[in-house]
Amino acid sequence: MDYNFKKIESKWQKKWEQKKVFEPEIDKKKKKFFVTFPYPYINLSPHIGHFYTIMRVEAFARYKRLKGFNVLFPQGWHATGSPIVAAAQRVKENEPKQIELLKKEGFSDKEIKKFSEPKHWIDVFGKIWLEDYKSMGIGVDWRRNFITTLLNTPYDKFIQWQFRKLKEKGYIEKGEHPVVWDTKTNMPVGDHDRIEGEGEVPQEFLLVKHKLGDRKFIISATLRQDTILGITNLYVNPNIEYLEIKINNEKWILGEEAVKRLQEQDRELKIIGKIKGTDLIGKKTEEVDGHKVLILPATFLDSKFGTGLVHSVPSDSADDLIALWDLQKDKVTIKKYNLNVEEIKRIKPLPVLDTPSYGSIPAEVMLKKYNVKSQSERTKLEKIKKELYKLSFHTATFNKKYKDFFSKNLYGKKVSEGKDLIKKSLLERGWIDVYYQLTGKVISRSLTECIVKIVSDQWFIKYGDKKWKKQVHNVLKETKLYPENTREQFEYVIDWLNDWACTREYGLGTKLPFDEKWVIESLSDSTIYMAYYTFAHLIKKLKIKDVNDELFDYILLNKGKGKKEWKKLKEEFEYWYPLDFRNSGKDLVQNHLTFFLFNHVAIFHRKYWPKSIGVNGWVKVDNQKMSKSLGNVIPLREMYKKFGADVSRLTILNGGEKSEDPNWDSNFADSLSSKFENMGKIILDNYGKGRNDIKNVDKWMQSFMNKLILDATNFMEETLFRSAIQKIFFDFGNLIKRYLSKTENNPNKSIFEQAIKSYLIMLSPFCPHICEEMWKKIGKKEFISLEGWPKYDKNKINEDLERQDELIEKISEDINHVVKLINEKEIKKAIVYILPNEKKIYVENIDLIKRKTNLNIEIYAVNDKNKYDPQNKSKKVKPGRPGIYLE
RNA sequence: GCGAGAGUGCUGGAGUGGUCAAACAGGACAGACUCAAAAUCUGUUGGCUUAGUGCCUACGAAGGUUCGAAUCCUUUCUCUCGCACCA
Repeated sequence: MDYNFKKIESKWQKKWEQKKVFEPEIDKKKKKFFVTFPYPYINLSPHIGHFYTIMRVEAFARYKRLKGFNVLFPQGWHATGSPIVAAAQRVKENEPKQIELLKKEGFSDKEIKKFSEPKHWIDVFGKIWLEDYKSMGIGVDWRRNFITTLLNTPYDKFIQWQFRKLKEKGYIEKGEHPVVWDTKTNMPVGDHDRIEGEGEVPQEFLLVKHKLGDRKFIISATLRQDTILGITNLYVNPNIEYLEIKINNEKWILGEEAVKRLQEQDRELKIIGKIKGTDLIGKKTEEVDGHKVLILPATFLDSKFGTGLVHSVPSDSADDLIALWDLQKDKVTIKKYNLNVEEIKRIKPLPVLDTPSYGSIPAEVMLKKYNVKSQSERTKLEKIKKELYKLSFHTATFNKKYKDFFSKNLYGKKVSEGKDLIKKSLLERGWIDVYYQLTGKVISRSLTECIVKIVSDQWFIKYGDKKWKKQVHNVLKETKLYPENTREQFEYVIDWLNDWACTREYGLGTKLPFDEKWVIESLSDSTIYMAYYTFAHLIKKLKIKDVNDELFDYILLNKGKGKKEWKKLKEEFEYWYPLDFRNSGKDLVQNHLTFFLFNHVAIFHRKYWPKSIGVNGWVKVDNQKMSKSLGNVIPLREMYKKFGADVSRLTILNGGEKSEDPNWDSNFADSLSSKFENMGKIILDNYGKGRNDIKNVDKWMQSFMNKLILDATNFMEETLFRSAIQKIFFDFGNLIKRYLSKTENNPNKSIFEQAIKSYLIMLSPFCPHICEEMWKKIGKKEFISLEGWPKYDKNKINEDLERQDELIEKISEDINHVVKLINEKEIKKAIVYILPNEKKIYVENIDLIKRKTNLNIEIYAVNDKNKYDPQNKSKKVKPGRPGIYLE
């Protein structure tokens, strides 16, 4: 047959639309299945990367429909946030890069001007997405399509309702948090907006006070409050001038850089003086537990890092220990600063932690292990620092000193369990304070060095809430994941997530209902909207004044009596929800997909919590990573133009599965249409022909076919679409060909028909258009898309028949092989010797062997008395491996 | 640095203790058909060897467990995603 894909494809797409194949209605007799692909952000056209993820949803939807489910697959568009507004602004300013981008999308100069208006982006790209979906045969219920933001009033109200609910339940609160901040543009600086310093984050440090006098403290910074009881001395740099500041009715002495950072972090303070490092040396401070320690000189201290001075814990810090040793030997320095030699020599590490197999002074063991001789061996010391930090945190336990000192007895407890408590306890006593420091230098796009800023009137969703986390962990246990091995990452993210700043001052979206200067941020307004799909087409018809909290309470929470015209909406929600399958790329695990779980738990009754989540990898194009800079991002439109829908669909799903990165293989795509044509020809040439009796070969076919359907079904259930395609398109295709060949194009009529029908139906989720076409050509009137997935009959699977088939194949191959090896043209006859119990199998299939080898075949059992065996080959015969003699 | 996933032949990938030189697909090569090409069919595709079943070398690298490892353990290298206020 002639495969004119465009004609066939658009024909069937129109028919599906006319007959509303993808517009399901409530049908209580049928089980429902609700699938979604996260609504895409519509600031550009869909490309091959989106396509893969969409296709996983689409193929699953079609499979479930064939399995008899009432399937809902809706699709909306996302416009919340800043990219569209920012891009529109750039168009307004005639920014060349932005203009170029739109040109590449194929817009004329005149059209491009219109893109200075954000709404235009949404209109244009929304339409493009819709058309592209349709051209690829994606079976979406378009009645339920919508966009986000206040451009869509009912949706806007829905999001407001959601946030009021979250607030009522105490999941939203105002607070402060540190951000990386550009002082020039007065904006937070995300990773993408940096010229230097990608990945650097604000890190919380504890400022430890060391009492010098009445309300006067020297301040050191640390990450290791767990060793605070092991301080033996302080170090200051004699060459640095420190500042004395007034803060909270206290006087602090610390480095200039640290003071600057405190000011940036909105701390109220006043600089009241300067103190040279040398002036501090030799003085004593009182520590939290009352013991007094000496201030010693150290020239290695960097004024930029921390507070420019440190406390020393030689038991658990190799740096501190070796510095102490060095100083104890350094008579020159001791003398220079008028220090008491004996007093310094008396300083010994104070054990605080018990570290398994490192003892109570692990720093000493480490120095020996790495053979460190001096402070200048920085690489080794850095390595030790990291190793020891990890070791202490995970394995070390607190010693006796920690028995009564903090609010709970920590003696014997692990550091990882006690660290937070120590922080809390010390904060309460006012002995420490908190501030932030960047983990590295960050330069923004505006070429400014960034600082840490504390944003103070920000609204948060409290994903850090422990109880909430626990609930989400529990839901996750009940949630099916495709593939299962993504579970670890989810578990990790649930624990890792902290309170999420959910509002912005800039961008499109919904206003925060209880603080209207804020707009709800885009990842926060997209967490439960799947529920909105269930009634999206109906809510459009309600009067705007009716769209209020009462309505949403009624539909979604089953509260109140509701109005008569609201009933239908509630029914839709209650029928379709919960969501059965949501699929996205692996990059969304750490935010969207996890937020999605959190918010469902917070708002809905447990019967409406998500059933399953699919996660997939990132598309590669001909084994290259896909990226703008490589120029290998294939827009959906181009793909459609070049390959059509069915070829594209099959190729992309054949590219990969599970969480691996799928590969778009152009060669494969190129070779497909001829494969379609070939298979089409085989089907049409043979369908409806054949005989009625059932031979062994027919049973063989049934056995294989049933096994294949069984395997394919299992793969489909697990969304292992590549494996399914291999089974259905390749293995089943080959099986059909083999069956014809074995029966010399005279198969059993009904078995062959059953095979063809099963083949087409199972293939239809992947390439539905050509399957519809073939379906019609073999005389079917209904849509293949609405057929029933083939059933398998386990009783028909017969291992013996399969084993026999293997034996026959094997012997034919062996004969051919031997013929080739001896390279004799004259051979006419092959004589085969087998074990008596296998003789029947070979004799029954003698014609097949003849055909495969083009030779005369004679078969003898090894115990046949009158067998012809001039070379005594029958002696070598083993089960499953006959002897062969050629003439 | 931290978390997760992954590394198999010319390529994509199957395979998770023995039946593995490794399914299936693609590519390449050879043959059949054809005026010719495409398609289709047949064969070959780690090396050596051979009237088939044999030997060697292989599953990122190095060690280990085991009678036996692509498969289990340890270490190490490489790639992908994420590490937040950004869609």
